[in-house]
Amino acid sequence: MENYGGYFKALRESKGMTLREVEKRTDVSNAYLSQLESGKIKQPSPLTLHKLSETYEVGYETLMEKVGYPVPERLSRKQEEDKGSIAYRVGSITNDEEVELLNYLKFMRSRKK
Amino acid sequence: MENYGGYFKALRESKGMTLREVEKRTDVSNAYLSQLESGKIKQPSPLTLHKLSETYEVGYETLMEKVGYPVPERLSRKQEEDKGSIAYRVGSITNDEEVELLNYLKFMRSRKK
DNA sequence: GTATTTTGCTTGCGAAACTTAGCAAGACTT
DNA sequence: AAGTCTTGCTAAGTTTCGCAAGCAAAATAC
Repeated sequence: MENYGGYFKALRESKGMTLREVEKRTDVSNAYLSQLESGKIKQPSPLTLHKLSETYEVGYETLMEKVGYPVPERLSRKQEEDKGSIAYRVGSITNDEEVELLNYLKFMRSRKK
Repeated sequence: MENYGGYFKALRESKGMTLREVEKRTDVSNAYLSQLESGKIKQPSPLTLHKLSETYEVGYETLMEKVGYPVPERLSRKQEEDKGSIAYRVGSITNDEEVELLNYLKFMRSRKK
């Protein structure tokens, strides 16, 4: 949860890149990168982490976890299937509720022409 | 990318909760929740989204994507839809449709006693 | 050996997250 | 009807992100 500054620095140097090279690739300023590597930044935004994960070729989720953000739980097969349900979007619902919502959705769309 | 304020409001109301109830469960101030629901917040932090995903029982990744954060590749909702896992059940849902469904869900629940 | 470029870094600064304190309108008591 | 509690909201303040500008040391060029 702390001192991941050194981690980012090691990552960059392992690629043999300068701060300004990374800046060019990621559009993250060298000033900010320097602060990041010296531990002055608490939590870079997900977007920044995503850019860095690309140029350093590290997993996005790895970086998210490294800086202390919650990471999506590894889902079981059954849970993966659940992601196709309405409940994944609108919160847990009963079977009857889902059926009723699907019917209402159908109604909404037919009404919208 | 915009107007997810109404989405969060619909989510809360579908659960029949007040701002202060959510505050108690999530430790996110009611003031901030109010700003969030009225569209004055651009990108709530992942931690805040995670707390909300728990009390609203919605997928954490769903919220992350909703507010515009990058989402791990294989888990992207849009790709899932392309593979048909959602589409074959309900088709893709627009933001407005989602809010409308939540409002209808709220209505359904208030009606059932 | 000096001039120029490169590299990492620090210092303000604006923007945005998030809080505390408090207000006004509505709902519930008595 | 008056008083109290609830609910959503706003205003002001703190903190952090992330950038532009600039600086000194090191590297490179001349």
